[in-house]
Amino acid sequence: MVVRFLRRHKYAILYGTGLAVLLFLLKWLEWRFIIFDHAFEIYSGLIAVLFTGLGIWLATRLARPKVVTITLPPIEPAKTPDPGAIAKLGLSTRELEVLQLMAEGLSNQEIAARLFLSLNTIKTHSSRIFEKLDVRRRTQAVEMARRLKLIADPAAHPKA
Amino acid sequence: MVVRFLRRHKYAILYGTGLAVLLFLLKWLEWRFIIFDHAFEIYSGLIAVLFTGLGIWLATRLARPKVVTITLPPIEPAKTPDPGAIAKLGLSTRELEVLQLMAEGLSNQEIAARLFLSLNTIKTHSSRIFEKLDVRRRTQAVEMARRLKLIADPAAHPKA
DNA sequence: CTCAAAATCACCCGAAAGTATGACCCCAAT
DNA sequence: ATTGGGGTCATACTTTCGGGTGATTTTGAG
Repeated sequence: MVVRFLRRHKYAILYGTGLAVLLFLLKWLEWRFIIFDHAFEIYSGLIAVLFTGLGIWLATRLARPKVVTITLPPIEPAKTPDPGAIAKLGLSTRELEVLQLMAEGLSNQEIAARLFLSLNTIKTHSSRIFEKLDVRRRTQAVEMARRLKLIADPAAHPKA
Repeated sequence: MVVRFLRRHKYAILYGTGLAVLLFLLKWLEWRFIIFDHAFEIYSGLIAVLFTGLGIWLATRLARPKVVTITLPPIEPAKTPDPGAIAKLGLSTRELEVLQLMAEGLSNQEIAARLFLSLNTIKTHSSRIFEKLDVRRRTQAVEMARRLKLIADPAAHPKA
C-alpha cells in the first residue's frame, strides 16, 4: 500500500527532492555570482587545489577508523531483549523469530528448516524485517537488532 | 642508478606526468569545445572530481606509513587459553579491518569503497577471514568475532 | 639484497540473498 | 461483509556472496 511504498522508498524520495532543491540553488547562485569571464586557468588552479585538499580531508575523515578495534573495554551487553523497542518497530512475533535466528548466523535455508517453513516465506519475512529496521542486508539487521536490544547477546552465554 | 631513481620516485613522477597530461588534455578540450556555453561549469566539475580523487589517493598513499606506528594492539599474550587464541587466529590487520566493517553491516562493495580497495580484494580478505574463523558466512563471522571479542561492541557507541 | 608473508587484484561460477508481485488463508475489528 | 494485518507460499529476476585459482606488488625481516 501507500505507506509501505513510502517507507520502502524513503531515502530515494528524500534524495530526489534534496537533489532537486540543490540544483535550483546552484542555478540561482550561477545567475547571481558567476558573471566573471575568463581567467579560466586561475579558477582551474583554485578549484584543483581546493578539491585536492577536500579529497585529502575526505580521505582522512573516512579512513579514520584505523586499526583501533581490538581489545575493547568490558562493556555490558544486552542480556535480554527490550520489549518496548520491539513494539515500537511493529515487528511481529514471526519476524522476531526469524531475526533471532538470523543473528545466530543461520542461512535463510536453515531458518526455513528450523521453523518448518518455505524458503520463500523466510525471504518474505526478512524483507519485512529489513523494511521495518530500515536496513538492506541481514548483517545490518543483526547489527541494528543489537543496538536496539531486540535480541539477546551471544557473548552472554559463550560456549567455546 | 637511473632505474633506482625512477623506482624510488615512482609516485612523484606519476603525479607530475599525470598532471601534465591532464593540463594538456584540458587545454585541448578547451580548443575543441570552447563553443558551448556551459564550458566553465563542466570544466570546473571535471577538475573538482578529478582532484578530489587525486586528493583521496594522495592521502591514502602518504598516510600509510603513519598507520604502522599507531597500529599495534595493546594485547598482552595472556596464558589463559581463551584470550591467547585471539592473536593465535593469525588475523592480519587488514583482515581485522575488514572484519570490523563487516560487523557494521557493510557489503563487500561498501567495504571496498571505504578502504579504497577493489571488490575482489575484499573478497579475498573475507575468504581468509572465514577460513581462519572457521565459518562459512559473514553473519557467522560477525557472530564469532563477537564471541571472541575481536571487534567492538555496537552497544558501546550507539548513534542517534 | 633476498625471501616470505601480506596485500592487492582478476576471472569464473555456483549458491545464497534480496526485490518485486501476486496470491491465498485466517482472524479480528468495523 | 468488508477491511486490514499477519502468515504463508510462489515465480521471476537481479544482486551479492563465497569458493577456487592464479597473479603481481609491497613490505618487513633476516
